Order: sequence, then structure tokens, then C-alpha cells
Amino acid sequence: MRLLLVEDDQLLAEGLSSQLEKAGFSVDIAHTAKEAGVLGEQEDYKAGVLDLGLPDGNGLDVLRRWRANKVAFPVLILTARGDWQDKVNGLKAGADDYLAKPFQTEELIARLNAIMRRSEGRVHSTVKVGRFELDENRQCLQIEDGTEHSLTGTEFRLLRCLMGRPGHIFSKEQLMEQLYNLNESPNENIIEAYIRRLRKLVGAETIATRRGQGYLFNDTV
Amino acid sequence: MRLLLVEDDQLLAEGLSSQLEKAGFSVDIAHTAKEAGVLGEQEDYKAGVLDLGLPDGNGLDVLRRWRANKVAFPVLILTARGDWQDKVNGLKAGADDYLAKPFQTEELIARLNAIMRRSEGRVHSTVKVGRFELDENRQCLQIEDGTEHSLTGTEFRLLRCLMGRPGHIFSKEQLMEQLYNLNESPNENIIEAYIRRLRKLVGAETIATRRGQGYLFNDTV
DNA sequence: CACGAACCTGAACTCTTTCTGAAAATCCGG
DNA sequence: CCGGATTTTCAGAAAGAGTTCAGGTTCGTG
Repeated sequence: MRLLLVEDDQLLAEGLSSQLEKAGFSVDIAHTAKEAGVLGEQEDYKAGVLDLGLPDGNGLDVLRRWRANKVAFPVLILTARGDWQDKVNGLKAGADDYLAKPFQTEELIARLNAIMRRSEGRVHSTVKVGRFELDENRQCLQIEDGTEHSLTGTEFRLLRCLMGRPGHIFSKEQLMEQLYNLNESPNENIIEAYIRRLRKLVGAETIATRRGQGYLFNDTV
Repeated sequence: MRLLLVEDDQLLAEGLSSQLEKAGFSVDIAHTAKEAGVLGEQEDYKAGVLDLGLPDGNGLDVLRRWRANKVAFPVLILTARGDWQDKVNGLKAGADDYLAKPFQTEELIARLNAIMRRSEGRVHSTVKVGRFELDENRQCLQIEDGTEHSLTGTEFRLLRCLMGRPGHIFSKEQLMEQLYNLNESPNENIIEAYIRRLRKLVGAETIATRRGQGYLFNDTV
């Protein structure tokens, strides 16, 4: 269970780290905001502990940067005692819980476990191909230019199929199988009709036709 | 706001249940450890109240079984007065809070709200989304233009559900589960009817329909 | 180059889901 | 038991998604 601890105080960091390791975490320590930003984005952590008082920048900026860059693991922030404003700002910036210093390590561990449990239930599952990102929870398509389109059920299922394996050619028969069960068997033209609708969203060049073979989602665009 | 009450004493269970329902919860009752284990794993509760003295097994075993099976909702345990050991064991087994019998129902409700807030990572007893602020204590909705509307019980529970996770699509079935317990099962059209009422308050564009998928509270307004 | 097959296109049609207003039923305090 | 508030049901209207159709276009092959 990998965990990132962001804490500038060397002594406190190592003390906490060893206790967290006893509790079954493997802990990486970041001592500066810069380090924290990079590590959080590059490594695959299951949770983060973030002290807001950092020498080279506000911890909240780290958190905001993470969230802006789709870093999704749950984060618990450590605030100075009674610093109400920090808590509120922290939660607004995307923190999952907070703990006021000083605290018992047991409580920290309990809360970490809690936010990890919770976050497992709501991982943001998206499929990203080129400029396009398909959000499976919200059934919508985000494009790099900032636009977002919500999809109908069939549009979504078809697009997920194509984007799930970019560059792979799917025959119309295969796509029919993915979209319909054995009882339903609409006209095969239905695939052409939906391909057309999708092309209106993503651009004609993004979904290529291989005459006689099928369709593919272009990953080189 | 769906809740599981585990209590073997029929009379106490029903008394508590009716008071909790007045406070805006929809309550399922489990009278035995076995029942509790099954319900907790199968249904989607927002919190649980667990009496430790059960006829067919220790309540703590129920809790441990839940936690072992990734049941994540916060649980408050009811212990006999002064039974210190139970409290400690309960918290170790994954409980989020405890309350010694006898207790005031108000206190139970307050603590339930607290552990639910905590489990969602919230500090305030209000939920604020865009121009809207939902006050959980007063069951009313404040809008940025200064107006304030008091909500009926069902209106409030539905709106809290939607505003608790802005941008997330809730299917009608999910909303039904949150608003009603296993005994009640009104016509599904009831959700449409209440959505309509809420829209008259917050404006039609604030609650979006995703045809065939569900409804969502728009956070981008 | 001519032909057929495969594919594209826009609009029309059907069917399901949702919206809507009002009426009926229920709950609750007095 | 009554009256107001709230919850629930109902049925017709409206909107939207899914599907089909009738041409038009492109491509590959003989």
C-alpha cells in the first residue's frame, strides 16, 4: 500500500514514516512542494498525507496542481491546530480529510484507511486516446479544446468499444455483437448511422473506414 | 439518506426508527446478526447503528465481517453504560463512534450526522454548490440572491443526495434506494415528480436529465 | 470504363422515457 | 375527527433516442 508523505520537518517525517510503515504502508517522503508535485504525478500512490506548511510554497498549491493534473488518490491534509481557514480551503482544493496537529498516529492511520476505503468506490475511470477522453462514470466525452459532450447510451457503448482498442479494426458484425444481445437484431445499417453521429463529434478523420473490413479509432491524431 | 439499524429489541428498534425517520433518514431494521450481515453487504447504506447485544452472535463480529467484506459506511455502536471494553473493541473492529445506553435520540442523530459528514470529508453542516447552499440542520435551501426556501422532508433528502455529489449521475433506482427503505416502494414516477418540484426552486437548468441514465446536479452554473 | 458492393447521408418514423398538471391518498397536529 | 401539508398516483403531452429507409457516393475489380 504505497503512500506519499509530504512534510518538511525531517524529524517528524521520519518518525511518522516509520510508524506508518509498521501499519503496513510503504512510504515515500517529499520534503518540498516541488518534490511533492513531481512525485505525486509520476508515481502510483494509494493515498497522500500533506502538511500545509512547506518552505517553498503552499501545500494547497501542490494539492491544486495534483487535482488539475488528474492525480486522483485521496489526500489527507495536516493543519496547524485550530486553523479553521486552512481546513476549509483544503477541502475546497480537493482534500479528502484533514487532521489538526498535534495528533495521535493511530488516528492518522485510521483516517488514512477510511479515505482509502472510500476512494476505492469512486475511482474516476476514463479512457484517454489522443485528444479525447471518455468518462465511463458520466458517459460523456471530453475533448482537449475543453468541450464536453454527453453521449446517449448507444453512442457511448460504440465509442467505448472503439476507443478501448485504438488502431484496431472492428468489423460491423463485431460491433453489432457488442451493442446488441441475441434477441435484438436491427438492420446492420444502424452501425453506419451511429458511426456517422460519432464522427460529427470527434471529426470524420478520427474514425477511419476500412472498406470491407470495418472501422477503427485513429490513435495517431 | 439510507441507514441500517441493528437492534434486537423490537420495541426499541421501532421507536428509534420512527424518530430517525423524522430526522430525514430512511431506516431498515435488522433484528439479528445474520440479517445485519446480509443487509449491510447487499444494500447501499450511508451509515449504520449497531447494538452490540444481539441474540444470535456478537455485534462486533457483524462489524468485523462487514469491514472484511469492504462494507465502508460509517458505523456507530451502542454499548451498555460504562462498558469500556466494548468501546475499545468496537473502535478496533472498525466502528466510527460509540454511544452508551441510555442516550437521547437527539444525541444519536447528531453523532450520526457527524460521522456521515466526516466520512464524506466535510466539515460544515451545509452543502454548498454553485449559487446554492443546503443547510442540513434547518432543512432549507439558501440561494445567492438572498432568498431562502424551506424544504419538505422528501424534497430535502433528494436534494441532499444530488448536491452531495454534484456532476454525478444518479439513476432513478439509486435515488429510490436513498429515499425509501425496503418496505416502501412507491411508483418510480415519484422521482420525476420531486425532480420537478426541485426544479421549480433551483431552476430547470440546474438539475439536468441524462435520458436513460438519470439526473445530476449541475455544478457549472 | 462499367458495374456491383460497400458505405454515407439526411430525414422520417417508431417507441420509450420523461415531463407535467391535477387529483387522490396519506400523514399529522390540534 | 378535522383541516392543512405532504406524499403518491395517474394519464396525456412532449421530447428524445433508436431504427429504418431511400437515395447518393465511393471504391475495387474485371
